[in-house]
Amino acid sequence: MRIAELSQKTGVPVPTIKYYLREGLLPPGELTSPNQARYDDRHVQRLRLVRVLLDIGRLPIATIRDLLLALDQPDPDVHQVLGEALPSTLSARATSEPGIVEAARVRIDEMATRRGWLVGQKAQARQAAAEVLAAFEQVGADVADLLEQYADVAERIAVHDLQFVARAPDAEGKLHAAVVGSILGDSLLAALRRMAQEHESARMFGIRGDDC
Amino acid sequence: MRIAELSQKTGVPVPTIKYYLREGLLPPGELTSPNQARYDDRHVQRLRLVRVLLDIGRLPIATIRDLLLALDQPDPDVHQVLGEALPSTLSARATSEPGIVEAARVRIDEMATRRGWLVGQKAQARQAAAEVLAAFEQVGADVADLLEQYADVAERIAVHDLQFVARAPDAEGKLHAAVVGSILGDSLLAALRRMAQEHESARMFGIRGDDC
DNA sequence: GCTATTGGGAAGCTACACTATCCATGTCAA
DNA sequence: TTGACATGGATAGTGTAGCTTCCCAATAGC
Repeated sequence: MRIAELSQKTGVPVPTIKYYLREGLLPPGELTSPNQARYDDRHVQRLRLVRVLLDIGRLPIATIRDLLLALDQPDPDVHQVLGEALPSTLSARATSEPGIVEAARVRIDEMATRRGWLVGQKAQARQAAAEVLAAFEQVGADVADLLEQYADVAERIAVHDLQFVARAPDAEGKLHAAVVGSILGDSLLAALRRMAQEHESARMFGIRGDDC
Repeated sequence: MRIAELSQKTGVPVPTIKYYLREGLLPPGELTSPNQARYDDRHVQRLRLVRVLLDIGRLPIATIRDLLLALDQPDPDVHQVLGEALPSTLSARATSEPGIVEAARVRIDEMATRRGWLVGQKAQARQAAAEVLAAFEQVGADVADLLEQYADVAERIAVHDLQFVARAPDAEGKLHAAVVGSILGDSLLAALRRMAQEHESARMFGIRGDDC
């Protein structure tokens, strides 16, 4: 298929596809002549993945490029991607003073050790967790209980997530599932959490039966 | 205190504070003369909250303004804010075709009904969940199991979240806790989930004992 | 042959979150 | 009192990200 059909199948405008090609988010099509290229279903799939990571995952273009690069490695290591490529999707500008973040980092590390979590010391998720913990403290919230409860819950989710990854037949599919499951999973979990919060809130603060 | 001290206490540059004042993210200081204003600790708190919602929550300025407006209502309704103001923090550009999203919405609604969740039909979290579900399908993932597992987990988290909210003594504090807990909670949960995923992945795919 | 489309690249656009500059007024140490 | 510096308020400018427009020569398809 040519670029117009690729555009039509995915709903992505032709100039945007050209932009993604330039940015390396989409591999170039097979050139049949100096200015004619052919695209296939893998391009359709890849393009849909890019849009989903952009629109739902809100990942910057550069992060998506890195992620896809890891996905395209000839001998993919699922654990490697989970541990290194994916967490970069969490990075936030540090908002608190370094001292507070360092103290929070110690608490995160202590918690991980106590739980026996096999997580690399330089895993970005550790730092991300510490920064969020510091942010909680910045706004005067006591999260000692919440941290442990969330860690319990995270353990349970991770088991489901890895089952979801393991369900894929080959390494390539597992990687795809890991990326999609992690990024979109965050959003799905957040949305379901909001619904469950509203439900729980309705139970606690009095039920309104008008629109449920 | 004056603007320079406010800036020094929060680490936010003076021009940025002026910008926030203009945008209504920060209430104006008490004018002591036509061009002199006094700020207090509530401004410090509010400014820290704004930065945390920006840096960790990644909320756009306009959303933060709306959220703070809801926070400042004289007779705050915690349930109202949880159900209406907060979910707008989830909204994503629709990436899938309308038909797919509609089908996903039906599945979300059916799930909510089956679980007896007291959630408004027009709650934005329903639509957000449907859009993420549609995105999963766009990239060819089967999420039937995952949806139920995540919903289970969401129920558990929500109980903890509401306990966290209930711990605040007054209505104002509860609202603050609801906003902070929801927005920062998403990020904390995501970071802990990445750590737990890496741990679970290490267990499944073979342990590397080198850096844990 | 003729029109529309293609791949490719450069420049322009829009939105957002600041940041810089200006100015009249005010503070405060010397 | 005086003079350097800070302040509130306003307007304009900056940088980045993600497109979008415009252009070109080459080609497809009628």
